[in-house]
Amino acid sequence: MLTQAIQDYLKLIYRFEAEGRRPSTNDLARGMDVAAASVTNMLKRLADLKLVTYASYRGVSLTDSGRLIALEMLRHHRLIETYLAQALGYSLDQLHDEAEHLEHHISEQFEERIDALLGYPRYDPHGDPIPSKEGLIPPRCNQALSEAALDVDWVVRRISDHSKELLRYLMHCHLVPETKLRIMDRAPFEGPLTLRIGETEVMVGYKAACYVYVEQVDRGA
Amino acid sequence: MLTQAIQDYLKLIYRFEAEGRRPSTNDLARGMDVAAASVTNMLKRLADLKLVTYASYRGVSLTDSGRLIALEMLRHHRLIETYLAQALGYSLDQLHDEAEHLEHHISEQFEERIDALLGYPRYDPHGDPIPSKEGLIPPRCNQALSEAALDVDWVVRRISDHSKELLRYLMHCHLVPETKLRIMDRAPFEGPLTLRIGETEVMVGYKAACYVYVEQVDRGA
DNA sequence: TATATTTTTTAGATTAGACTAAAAAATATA
DNA sequence: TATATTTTTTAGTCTAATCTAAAAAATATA
Repeated sequence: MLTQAIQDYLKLIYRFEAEGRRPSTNDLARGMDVAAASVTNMLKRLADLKLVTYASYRGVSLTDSGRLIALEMLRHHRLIETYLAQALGYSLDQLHDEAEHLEHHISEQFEERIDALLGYPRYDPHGDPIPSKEGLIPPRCNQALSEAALDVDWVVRRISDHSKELLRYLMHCHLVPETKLRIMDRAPFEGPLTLRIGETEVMVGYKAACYVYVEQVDRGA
Repeated sequence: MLTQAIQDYLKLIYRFEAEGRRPSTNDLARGMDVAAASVTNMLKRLADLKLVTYASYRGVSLTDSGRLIALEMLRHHRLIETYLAQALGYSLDQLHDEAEHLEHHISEQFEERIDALLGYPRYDPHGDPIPSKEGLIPPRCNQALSEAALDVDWVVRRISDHSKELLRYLMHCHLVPETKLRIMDRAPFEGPLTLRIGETEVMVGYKAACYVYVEQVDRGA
């Protein structure tokens, strides 16, 4: 079994690669909250284990087996979040911390049981796709609410779990996955948006709206 | 937070103390599957942390705060086992390994949620008492099936989770908590016992029966 | 009681993962 | 292009937890 530290480094590198960035040593040091020298140290070890390819001063990238481990952790994380929300009634802002610990410590069996119990969910409570056992991540909706068009019916599909404060604010505004809304007005200079959710009007700050991703509601259906 | 190693040492010392034994360095080395020197080393550290009282060559015992931590782990372990059995359908022989890992990694919140969901259970699936938050362990049934009287109605209250093999054998014989039975015959020289469980007769080896604890069924009720 | 055996501890090494300070390489600026 | 700045790596230290081999203490045996 790999250590938790190794799994965490792989996850972090994966996140950078997933958004098309090749992480620098400093990026990883900031992300792991350790000194840059510690990262260099670890990257050598990961390279010895054939989990990354790494050459001094040249940056790092995951090997296939490294990526597989990162994806397994991501799958655990999102499956556990879904379970905590559905089966144990956790709220959106309580999910991350618990899942971050548990993801390293569940067995294959546990994973399978909760997956089955939840009915093999494809998305976690934030709307992020849960990687399948085969490791593929299906595409996801990427239209920020902050930039979405007025006078159209939208449904929230995904929110970022950037921070607990953000999540609490979004919960307060009812901006959680599956909420249907219309944008009534958008103040100039990145000002607040006025939304209609059901019968009520809601104001949301521009910045927060950047972390909410919406999809157009099918007219026909 | 204490390390997992520390928690495991405390648990092991607790188990010895619970059966009235004062563990020797060698006892702990065998139990932890490490060298005796490693135990000496760790005992010094535990003593520094005021989790045990320890003097060279004099053996070890838990302090109140050490015992509290051991009890918290035991509570986690048994609560998790109960949860895995009730909510996720684990069988008796699958409980221990998963709980042994998870017990170190759940939050206070997780503990409370599963406790509530299970209806604040007092016994785990083996029939062992789940320590309450206050740390008290209620008494438990201690009459071994191997020594129990014939021609009386018994109910299994507790089985030891000595090993997976034992548990599988007991499951096969239907000797699990809440099973009602009568002892029909006991072969001499620690030979097998013949039981009547409901309509059917079951034979069980003497040794296995030593790990099954029974209580007399109330005549009136 | 004296000696032999067993148990426990000490001493010193190892590994994973962190640290700081200094050196080296890469990049940016004049 | 030469110099300054930033980034990365090297070198050496630290802690937790383990190990082995040897020494010391406790216990058992003659």
